Amino acid sequence: MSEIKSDIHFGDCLEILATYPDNFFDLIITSPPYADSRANSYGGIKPDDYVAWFLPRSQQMLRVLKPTGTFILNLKEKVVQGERHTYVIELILELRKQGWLWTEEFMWHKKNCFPGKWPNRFRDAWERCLQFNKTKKFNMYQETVMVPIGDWAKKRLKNLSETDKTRDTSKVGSGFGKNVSNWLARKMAYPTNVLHLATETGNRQHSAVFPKELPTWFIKLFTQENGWVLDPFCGAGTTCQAAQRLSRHSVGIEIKQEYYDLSKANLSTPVSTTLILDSL
Amino acid sequence: MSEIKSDIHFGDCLEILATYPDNFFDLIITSPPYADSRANSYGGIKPDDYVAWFLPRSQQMLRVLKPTGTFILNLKEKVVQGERHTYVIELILELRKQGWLWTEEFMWHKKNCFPGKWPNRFRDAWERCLQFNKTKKFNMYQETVMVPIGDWAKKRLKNLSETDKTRDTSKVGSGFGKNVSNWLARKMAYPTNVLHLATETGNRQHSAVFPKELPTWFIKLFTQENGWVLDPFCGAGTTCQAAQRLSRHSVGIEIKQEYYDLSKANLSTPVSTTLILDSL
DNA sequence: GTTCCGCATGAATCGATAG
DNA sequence: ACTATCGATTCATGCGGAA
Repeated sequence: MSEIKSDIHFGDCLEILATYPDNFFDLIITSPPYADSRANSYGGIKPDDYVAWFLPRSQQMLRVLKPTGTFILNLKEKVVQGERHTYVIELILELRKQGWLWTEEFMWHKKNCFPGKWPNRFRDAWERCLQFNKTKKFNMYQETVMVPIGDWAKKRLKNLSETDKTRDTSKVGSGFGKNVSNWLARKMAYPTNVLHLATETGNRQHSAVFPKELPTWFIKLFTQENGWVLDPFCGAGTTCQAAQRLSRHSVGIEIKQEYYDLSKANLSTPVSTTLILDSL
Repeated sequence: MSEIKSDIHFGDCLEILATYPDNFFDLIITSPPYADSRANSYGGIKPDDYVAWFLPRSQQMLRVLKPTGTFILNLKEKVVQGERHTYVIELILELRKQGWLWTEEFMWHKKNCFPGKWPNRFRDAWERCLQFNKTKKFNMYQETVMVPIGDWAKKRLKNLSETDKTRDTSKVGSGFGKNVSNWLARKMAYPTNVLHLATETGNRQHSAVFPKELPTWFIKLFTQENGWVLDPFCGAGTTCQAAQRLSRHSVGIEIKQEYYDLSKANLSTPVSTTLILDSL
């Protein structure tokens, strides 16, 4: 087994990425600093400035991503003066102009979203996971993220209805036998574009972590072992940890000293034996 | 109890709405024809033409909505040449220019989404329910849509609902009902902006009914009894049925003869006694 | 009257084939 | 070349009939 590399860089991804060659990464997955009026956290990008701040960085990402690679952008617009701000949807339009294909929008349903009550809105329990690609021929390994089929199948698969037969065999039974055996053997189903994951509440050192399952799911879906994963805003290093556990090389970039230190520390943690399970 | 009005109009909402006064409706909720779908029945608006087609109609909606009212737009972009088309997010930007406030985006998680398998994407299991307002001071009655805490409680509530229906007709078990409401009050929480609902598959007469629970939820949340609800693309009349059951006046508009007839027929169905429960 | 079970169908998408 | 049609693929739900 070859050694898995996990590099964390300290600095702005705009400059760090310039040192990487074209067409290098298989997957870029990141949860960038959300637009925020607070000046402390990440330089505090204002909502109105967000798109202009992001575009030069996504330009570098476009360059270093392989033609078969995928870019997953986890993002959610903030409420500004009672409205959802439009910087996220404006960013989608601008990224397309930059050359990205907006392939899909996955939905992360946060099962345990932040508590609270407001007179004019409910708790926000979902975030966007925008999928962008360089070409239409990107790699996708769907079998790696299949989920157990619902209980309904036990009853359903006992007998095949006439509809199933006619639907499956528009050409008179020739392909029918094969389909039947496939159905009967099936215990797993392909997932949808909605992910049900709880946020991780334990980590108080970094406020914007996504749960490890999120990068894990996308890494399995869009890369193979020994592939290269990039998180240009890696925060506490969750993406790199997930990549390491799945035997993917990874590069993380973080501009804040304390998160950079945290990422380095987290990656030095010995790889647990759950590796075998995760790579199922 | 005053009489509830439920009017269905036959024609294009662009023209029908012109006959209504300013600031008339408390809620506009609709699922307009999606781009290119139902091409046979609606003329199939091309994705690239969708925004231009929609804007004059939303202009009328803006006029007839009360300042305290809400507009809920159920919509989802389709895939065009391997990409999610941008007409929905472009529509959001244009609606804001028209004067609408983009207050919130609710997520409808479709528990039973359309099956299928493709090499480059998974099944689409969610749709947008975009909330727009004329002013920041809109009416919202959050207590009407509180939900039981946890899945175990949801099942209990469903069972209790059946019990309550029986009690209402047979006039027995009043003490039990009292205990039930007390128990419920302690177990209820405010919902999030994610709705988990299955589509209705049984209706053969209209291809695109949203589940009755969807308009019901928003009608309870944004109107009170005797308020006025509008669905400018009412299809099979689901919204008007829901409004009627909740004792709200409603106006539905439908351009297709067979759906118009269907709406009229559906509304003539006697109101069930579950009204008391729904207005809980 | 319950519970169980069979079954049709739904805002879909891709790739190949035909005009 | 570019558009239009068609077949193949697939899963969860509610309804109605049966046990």
